[in-house]
Amino acid sequence: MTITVLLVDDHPVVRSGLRAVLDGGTARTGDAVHIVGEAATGEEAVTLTATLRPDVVLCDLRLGAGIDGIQTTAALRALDPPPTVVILTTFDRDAEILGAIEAGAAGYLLKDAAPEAILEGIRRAAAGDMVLSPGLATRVLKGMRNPLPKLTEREIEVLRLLAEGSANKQIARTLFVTEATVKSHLAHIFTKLGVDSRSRAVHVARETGLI
Amino acid sequence: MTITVLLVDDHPVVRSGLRAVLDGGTARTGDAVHIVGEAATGEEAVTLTATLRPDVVLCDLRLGAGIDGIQTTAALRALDPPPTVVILTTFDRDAEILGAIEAGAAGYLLKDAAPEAILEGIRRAAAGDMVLSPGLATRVLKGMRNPLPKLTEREIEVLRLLAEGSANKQIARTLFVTEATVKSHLAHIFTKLGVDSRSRAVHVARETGLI
DNA sequence: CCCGCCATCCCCCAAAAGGATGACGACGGA
DNA sequence: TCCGTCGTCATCCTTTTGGGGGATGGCGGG
Repeated sequence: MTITVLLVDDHPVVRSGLRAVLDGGTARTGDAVHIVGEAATGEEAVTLTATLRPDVVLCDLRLGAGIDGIQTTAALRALDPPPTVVILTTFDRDAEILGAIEAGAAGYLLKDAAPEAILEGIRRAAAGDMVLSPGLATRVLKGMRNPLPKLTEREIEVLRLLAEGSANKQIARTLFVTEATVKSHLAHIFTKLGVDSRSRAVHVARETGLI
Repeated sequence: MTITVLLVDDHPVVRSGLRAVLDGGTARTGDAVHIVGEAATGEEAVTLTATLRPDVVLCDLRLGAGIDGIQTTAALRALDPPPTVVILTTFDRDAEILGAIEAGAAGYLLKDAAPEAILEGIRRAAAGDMVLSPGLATRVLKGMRNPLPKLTEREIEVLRLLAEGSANKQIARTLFVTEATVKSHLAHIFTKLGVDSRSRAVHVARETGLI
């Protein structure tokens, strides 16, 4: 059996590297991996997947301009039949990992993994397994226990302005509401995040990848 | 003429990619590039450079654990004879670019560049030119006009705690000083950064890569 | 139709943060 | 030695934030 793979990464260098690492990788053990195409953007990934029908799409999360890896994953999983999507990225922020999994990714690998680990991850994902880089698994489980608080859209909007260092008055002007409303949103944000100051709120929001 | 290159990147995949892109790259025009070694950490880069004596060291900025790309650059330039150092990274934060240049890097390329651009950058750097990814040049010039304000060590320390969302009282306790001292540091930080609130200070500090 | 969530707004009050200004010792370079 | 910078601390005063309430209208699900 040979597994067909589509590479999605906005960096030509990384695509070459994956090609070198995977395509030659007809290891003694396990199925052979054959790269059938490359995409530099999420949009390109979707159209190529529709025509090439790869078994696995290996997708970066950060894709420069255009839709990101999570949106791409969702779009790919909406195809019929949906390919197996494996995320391969440098970052390991909780919100992104959870987001990718919710969007239907079957795996989440880190780029600093050894080539064999990536190869093995693709094989396992193609076989129907759920595959996570070591260390991420426990994080995901913890994330399940302490689910990220759900902020409303408005609250996220306020949070973003907060992260830019805007004062309440400034936020109010930007959103065309009164300062009282902003303070109300902030109070909700604080309780949801379990903090008691704007700075700390921004900090945990950054940490969890909420913004 | 053939240019010898040492690759420094903590990601095996990226090293493979660069090897594929550069080593085969005996283009019709210009010198051939020959990769003589690879290093996964800054420390390894320094020892390998001492023995392999490459013409050019192509170095990532983020190197996982251990010393970062800027420190590595400085260490490399302290060797005799110093190699030409070219930074190749995904990030383009002002402080890092300026820092790399100050540390003695001859070039700063972005990973999303086309393979030929990277190849050409290495050739130009080896020839003694200063090479910057398009777009970065203007940024650097702007950075020269608006130099990053110099914060003292203590101020940076306060800034870090600020970024974690600590209150003045908390910062004071952490640094074993009074709150008055903290406020004094903050006032200095604010004027140097040209802001008027802790949140905004954190924001510009993050933007400029000050922290 | 009622209930819960959301966004909006209001008041009061205590705490924190910020601005202005000044001072003092240590240290290092001119 | 004198001057500048740094780190330390202080006081006074104003503004901003955060916490405690509560109130309104809209909108969607049971």
